[in-house]
Parts: sequence; C-alpha cells; structure tokens
Amino acid sequence: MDKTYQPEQIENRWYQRWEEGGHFAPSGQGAPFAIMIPPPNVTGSLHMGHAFQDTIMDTLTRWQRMRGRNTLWQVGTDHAGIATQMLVERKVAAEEGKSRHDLGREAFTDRVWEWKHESGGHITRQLRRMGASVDWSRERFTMDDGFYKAVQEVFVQLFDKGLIYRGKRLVNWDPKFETAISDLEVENIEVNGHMWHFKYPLAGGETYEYIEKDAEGNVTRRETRDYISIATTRPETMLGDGAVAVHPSDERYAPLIGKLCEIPVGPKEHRRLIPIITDEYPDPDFGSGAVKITGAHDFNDYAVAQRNGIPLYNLMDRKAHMRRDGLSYEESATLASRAARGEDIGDVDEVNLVPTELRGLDRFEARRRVVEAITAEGLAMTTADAEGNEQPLVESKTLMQPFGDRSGDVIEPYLTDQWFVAVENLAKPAIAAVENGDIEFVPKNYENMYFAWMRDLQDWCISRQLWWGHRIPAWYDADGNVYVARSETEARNKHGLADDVGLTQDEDVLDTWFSSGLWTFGTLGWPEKTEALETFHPTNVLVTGFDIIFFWVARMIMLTLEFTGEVPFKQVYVHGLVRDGQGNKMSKSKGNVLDPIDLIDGIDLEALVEKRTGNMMQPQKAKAIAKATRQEFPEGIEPHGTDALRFTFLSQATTGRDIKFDMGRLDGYRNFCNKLWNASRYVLMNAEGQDCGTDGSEVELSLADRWIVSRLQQTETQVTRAMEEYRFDHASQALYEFIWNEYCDWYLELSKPVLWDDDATPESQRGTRRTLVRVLEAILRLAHPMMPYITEEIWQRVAPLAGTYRGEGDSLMVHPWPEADEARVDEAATRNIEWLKGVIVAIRNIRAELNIAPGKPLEALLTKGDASDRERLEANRPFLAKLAKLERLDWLDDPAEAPLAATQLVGDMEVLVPMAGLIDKDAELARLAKEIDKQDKLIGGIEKKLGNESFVAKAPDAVVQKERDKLDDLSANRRLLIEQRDKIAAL
RNA sequence: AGGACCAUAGCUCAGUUGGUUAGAGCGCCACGUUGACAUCGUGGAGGUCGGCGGUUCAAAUCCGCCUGGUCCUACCA
Repeated sequence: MDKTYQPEQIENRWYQRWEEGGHFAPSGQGAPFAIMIPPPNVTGSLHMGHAFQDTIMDTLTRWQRMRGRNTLWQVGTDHAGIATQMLVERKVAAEEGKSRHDLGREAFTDRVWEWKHESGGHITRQLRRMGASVDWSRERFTMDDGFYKAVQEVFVQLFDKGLIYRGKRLVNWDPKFETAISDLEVENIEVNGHMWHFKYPLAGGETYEYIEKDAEGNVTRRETRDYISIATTRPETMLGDGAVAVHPSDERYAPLIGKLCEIPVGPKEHRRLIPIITDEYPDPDFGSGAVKITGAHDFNDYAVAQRNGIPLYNLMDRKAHMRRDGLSYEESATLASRAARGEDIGDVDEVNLVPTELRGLDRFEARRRVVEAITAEGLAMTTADAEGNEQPLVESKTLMQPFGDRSGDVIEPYLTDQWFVAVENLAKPAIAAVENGDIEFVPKNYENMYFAWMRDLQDWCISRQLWWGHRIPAWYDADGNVYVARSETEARNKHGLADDVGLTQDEDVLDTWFSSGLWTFGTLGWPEKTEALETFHPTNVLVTGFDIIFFWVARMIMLTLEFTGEVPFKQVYVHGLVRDGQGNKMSKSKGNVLDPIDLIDGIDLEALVEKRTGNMMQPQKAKAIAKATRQEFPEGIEPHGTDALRFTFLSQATTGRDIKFDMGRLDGYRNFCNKLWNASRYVLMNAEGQDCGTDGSEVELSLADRWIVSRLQQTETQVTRAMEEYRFDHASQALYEFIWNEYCDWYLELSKPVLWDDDATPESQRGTRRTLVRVLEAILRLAHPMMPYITEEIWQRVAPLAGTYRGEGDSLMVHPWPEADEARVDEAATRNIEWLKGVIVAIRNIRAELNIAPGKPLEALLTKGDASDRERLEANRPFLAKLAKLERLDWLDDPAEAPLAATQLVGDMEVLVPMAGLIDKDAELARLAKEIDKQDKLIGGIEKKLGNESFVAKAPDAVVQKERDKLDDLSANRRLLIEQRDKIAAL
C-alpha cells in the first residue's frame, strides 16, 4: 500500500468492477427496499445539491443492501421541458443563427433528441463518480416509450373521470418562452416601480360631491368632482378595463354606482365608457378606494370580472406586445361601450382595444406612452410640490413583480385556452395520507408546509406551449370538438369518427411535472402489472429538497394514490440547500459555485477562475469574482476524493436545514481517510503472513482486545440507530470518533507492546492480531455505506486475513452490516482501559505542565490507591511503560515517603512524577494557585446547591448523590493541590 | 401581512425525555519527525449557550416577549 491515500487511483476502478459484477441490481432475500432517484435533467450536470442528495441515497441504499434487504435504487433522467428546450434553442441560435420557428417543430425536436443523446451521458457519468450504486440496467427517461405510455394512460383516464378539463382561463404567461407556466414557476421579486393616479371622467360631464371623512366622522375634504380617481401600477392595461369597482360600504362613491365613466386613453372621439360597480374586493382605505377592473390582465380583477359579468378584453399577444390582430380600435371600442351598457356582444376575442398607434408595441413602451398621453391631457391626479406647484401624482413604490424562474422575464397574466387538472378530489386523499401517517415527512415540520399548500390548492395548469415534452393526447375536428384518447386511431374508434373526418392533434405538451409525477410507478412498468411494481411499490423513502415539495412531492402523492391506490413512498426525507461557506446560495452569477467533481479531483487556480468567470458578460463582475476566488483558494483546490466529499456531506446533514459547505471539514475528512488508510497499513504490516487466529481455534484476548471489541459493539449500535433516524451527522461522527480516537489513538498503540516486545507471548500476539484484523474488517463494513471506495480497497486486503473473504470477485458491498452483539460488551475490560488511559494522560499532563520533552524517559510512582489499582499496575506495566515513555514505574506503599513530585489523581490513586529540582518554582506555584482557585469555584457551586433545602428535598436522590460524589472528588483534588503547593512553597 | 426555521468557541456544527466542570472538527498557541500516518502526535488557550422576563429545587434545553438572520406563502389596485 502507498504511504498516503491516493483516492484517484482506486475510485474509477472500483466503480467499474461493482457495476460489472452486477452488484447494483436488487438481489437481497430480505424485505424490499426501494428509493427512486429524483430524476435530474437529462442534459444537466451534477451540482452540489445532487452530490449531497445522491450521497444520502447511496448511503441508505448500500446500508440496506448490506442488511440483506432486496434493494433497488431506481435511476433515470427527466426531459425537463422548458430548461432543455431553452438550452437547445440557444444552441441552435448560436450555431446556425436560427430560431426554433425557422426549423419547425419536427426538425427542432429532432435537434433536442440529438442533444439528449450527445450530452445525456454527462450527468450519469458524474453520478458514477459519486459512487452511486443505482441499478443502471433499469435506467429510465421520462420520455422513453414505456413512460410515454404511462403518461398517455394517466391523461386519458383523468380526462374520462372528468378530472382534466380544458378552458379559457387567466394563467401565468411567460412571454419569452411563449408558454403558460404554473404558479410555482413564478418567482415574485421586489422591484422599484411606480403608482400613477389618473382621473376617469364621469360620462356626460356629470359631477358629484366628493367627501372624505376621518375616523371620527369629521369631514376632511369636500369638493365637487367630475371624475373618479384611480391608481394603477400598470397604466397600459387601462385599455382593457371593463369596469371600475368600489366597495359597497364606501360612501364617497355611493352616488356613482351604476353610472358610467370614461377611460382616459385612446383617441378622444372613441373614448370608451365603463360602469362603476360594487364588489367586496376594493379596500376603501387603500389609494382612492376605487379600482379599475382589467379582467384579462390581473388575477384579482379576473375574479371580480367573473363575479360581475364584466367582459375580459385581451390586449396582448403571445410575446406580450400590444395586439395587432382583430377588429379596428374604432369597431372594438364601439362594441365594448355597448357591452358596458349591458348589451350582450357575444365573443370578445376579436375585440382589440389597443389604439392604432400603440399596436405592436412592447408592453413597457405602451405603458410609457399611455402615461405620457394622459398626463399631457391633464387627466393625471396632481399634488403640490415643495414650491406649491401642482405636479402629476406618481408614487415611487416597491412592488412584487412576477418573474419566470427560467426565463427571468416579467410574467403576464394572460387569457388563453389551457388544460387543467381539477385537483380538489385528488388533494383530499393526498392530505389524508400524510395525516394518517401513511406518508411521513422527516423532519416532521414540513408536513405543515405541505398541508397549508394542499388545502389551498388551485387547479393545476398542465399544458405548455412548448415543443419538447409529452404532446397532449387530444385531437380536434374541424368544428373544434375535442377527442381525448391514447392515439388518433383510438380517438376515431371511441367516437365512431369516419376516416374522412380530419383530426389534428393538440399542439401543446404537458408540464414536465405531470410526467415526473408518475415517477415511482411509471418507472416500474405501470400500467402493466409488473413484478417490479408488485415488489418495490410503494417505495420506502423519497430523498428530496424542500424546494420541490410542491412541484413534485405533492403531485406524486396525488397522482400515485389515484392510479395505484398506494402512496408513492412511506417517508419523505427532506434536506436543505447546499450553500457556500458564508451561507450564500451558490449561483453562477455570484461566482461562488463549487463543482463536486472539482472537489473530488482537484482543480488548479487558473482553471477554477476561468470556470467561474468564463461566460461572464460584465468584466467588472468577472474581475471581482476572480479576485475573490484567488483569495479563497490561493492554491486552487487539491484532490480530496469522493469518500471525503461524501463524508463531509453526511457529517453536515442535519435534518431539514440548509448546509453551509465547509472546506475545512472536507480537508479534515480527507485526512480522516488518510488516517484509516494508514491504520490499515499498520494492521497489514503486522498481520499479513502471520497467525491471526482466524482458523477457528480458541484465542486468548487481552483486556485491550476485549475493550476495543466492546467499544465496537457500542459504535455499531450507535451508527445503526443514527442511520435509522436519518441522522447521518451522528452516524458519521460516531464512526469518526471510534476509528480515530479509540481504534487508532489507543488500540493500535496498545497493540504495539504486544506485537513488538520480546517477552510478549505468541498466544497474546495471536489474540491481538486477530482483534486488529477483525475490528478493522468490521470498521470497513460499518463505514462502507458512507465511504464506499476506500473501504472496499482496504477490505480486499483485510478480509482474507479476517477470514471473511469469499474468493475471487467478492465485494464488501454484499457483506453483512455489522450488528452489535450485546454479549461482547465488556464492562470490566472497559474499566481497566479507562484506568490505563487515565494514568497515561496524567503522566502526559505532567510532562506538558513541567515542559518535559515528550520523548524523555521518566520515572513515575503510583500511590494511595487500593488493591485493584495495584493489580492493574502489574497487568498494564508494559503498556504504561511504552505509551507514557517510562523507564521506571513503581508502587509506593507509604504516601508519606513520596518525594517532591508533580501529582495527578486517577480515581483515588495518585500518579507521581518526581521533579528532581528541574522545575520553575514560581511558575508552578502560579499554576497551582490558578488550579486551586478553579476547584474552589466548582466546590462553591456544589456546596451552594447542596445547601439548598428544596434541592435536597425535591431533586431525585440519584441527582443529589451525584452532586455529593462530585463534591468528594473535587475536595480530594483540592487537598492534593494544596499539599503540592505547600511542598513547593517550602523549597 | 401570515407562517416556518435558526441564533452555542474565531469559523462550520453537535447537544436525545430539563440535572455534563457545555462538546467535536477546522483554525490558533506550545512542544515533538519514537519503527501506520506531519493529510501526524501530545498538551493548551478560547463560550455569562442572541437579549429580557417566566415556570422549576434545577433551564443551552420548557413558556412568553424582544432583537437579528434565512426562507416560504399571500399580497392592495
């Protein structure tokens, strides 16, 4: 073995051998255990979030596999509609200067498929680097043939049950991608905006007394007005107003109800009139209390319009430019005015209320022009400025603006025909499943988030005006009748349509989450009744981030319950986001992204800087990022290996919280790997080719052997329990502490005198070799789910010595998880080793305090103890001599004969190191004074406690007794320190 | 506006049902290349557990309020 651990030399080799060995496929005889990977974007690449999540899933999977469960980790990728289409559109534009429309639907989707084949292996290769033990033979894609079938089936069945419907609704529209998106894909961001106040003149120049009152009912303003004041942040939508609404209780406007007012935009001769109505929606205390109702461009207004029969006038096209189609403005305005008077004007699709000069303009340009025109006309509300001059009233205001999470474009509420899933009846059982515990969230508090969302669920818009995705299985005849079926043929048969009836398929595709919602059962072969489905569904646990509980988890639960009658998974382990060391979100634009593969393989500084700033448009920003990067990683990033990265993730995986990725810990765990590596080297150097007592015959185990075996059992219990509770941080810590602080720091050191001293017996050596090897072998099994590579590599060498190797091609992967054996917990051995450690630490302390070189041989005396201390001294003499570097160690019967010595207590026994005048008297006195002071404080605290009658009376006896014992110990120690001080002072 | 979560050593974090002299890793200081490991060893310094109240014999832990931070949800035209 190399002297230092070199991860890159073992990782790829082992992954390949595991895969070729068929170790990833389900094989256990025990109960099934299944995890579905949240399918990453097929064309994506592995980021820290994936790496974290994959580590957790792989750890669980390997662990259950070792426990003998019939374990499946289902792998696959998602077609990721918008994201992938966007990427390929950009690529085609860059390479050929063409838009997708230039190519046409078929040619474009061909390009996407090509790109999928070209780049689709990237993320799965990276998944392999993480050591993910997924079953590649079952790899799926959300647009493969089988999945296609499942998606069609679900759509058709939902439609037949009346749970999918089509309708013209106001939806979130992304003008960049020209598609509807769901509420969840909208990000509300605070931006600086304006609120304008305009006058809507009353029809026919009518006037009224406008009276404002304060809370006491005193009149604060009274004037005659011929208008109603309206505030808006989106003046361009005024063109589509269908009414002005006020609250029914608002006395100011009571005289106006039912009257008409004029929208102050558009050619003067065709100013449009709209009614003033009442509705509960306007808040009398906000703005003027009067709200313009633009049903086609605002969600709240839409609801008001629906309630009051106000027509919805669409003003924009798919790119959110002002409409050019339909009737002329003059015709449209005339029709709309008739509607305002209560006439039925029928279908309003053709009505285009955009004035000629604004048609075709971008919405923001149109806004500017509308404001300009109204202001010029003197119809803006005004306010006095500092000099007393009247100025148009424009408030600066921060407002929440909706943006597309992918496009970054401002989302437009837009009236279009879309497909919807009626969620009400799907949500009920989905809520119940969590309420009654069929599905359990870990940590539990995410259940509240789930309930809150599910109980206020809007119908789900599932159609997307994209080309990449599952095309909706609906066909239309010339009259617009819709036929939903699994295929065109089925549509004809089902509805008895003659062959000459022309049918065209719906152009839209389904929301990506519609197909990924079927992931747990679609991957297992549904709608066929496959054996896999029978065996592995419902799956055991879903490992996912809180950010997609709504997107994905909730929808999976609804769809899976509806179609299989089963929950998709029994538990949902929710993890947080991986952030950078300072707690910032990792993002390309911030330039703080870490690539898991770079952490594994290492990357030099220049390459890292290039990676972070490569495609950056703003040179200023690129410079800043480059500087920050050079500062943070002056040497670049050195290789750490997959195992160290995995262990870091696990150690930071506290439930449900974001993790700040800590490079320091990554370094630390790389060192930990090196520690394990070198400990193994030591074991192999001392055991290979020697009798390790694994031939089945009896061996003699020393106290140290029995102690480490005992501690191993306890560690196994701890790790197992932590894994069961998804506390990977505890599991990794227990393992770390056992390996480093006990096995390496103590047991390996204790084995040296046995293996190396001439007077050690062959029997004891045999027992120690056996323990060294067996414990290490168990450690490797215990650590394997977390650190698969290094453990496998070492295990291949250790297992033959331990007698657990089954021959050529054997792998640690399929060896049993070490279960603790209570019978091997050995209290007596533990007490002995604790005593031994106590004496050694005492002597080391004395060395440090007296500034004696660690290697200088010393003389030590033990005194004041009892018979068992004396026995232990004899039993442990060689260990004490070796580990504490002693040239002499004696028992002193009469403490009074003790020479001047540095002293430490171990239980009641004193450990003495004669000082022989080589100490600094003043320094030692100062140290002792400080120490005595510290003891005094502690003693004072406990005495106070024990002096409190109610404490003694009310606290449990055990607690009181514990305090008394503590007091005794502290007092003994204090007496010792004082004796010591007096002796030294007397010198 | 409503809700959730968080606040413990310089940094990143543990701390089970209230009872520890409040822990770990990294960093820091001192000493040390002894035959697994300097990606190491030994020892050490460093915290009134965000603040204020309350419950209790006893609070980092339970309750209330406040401050600061993160995030969700809904948003007022």
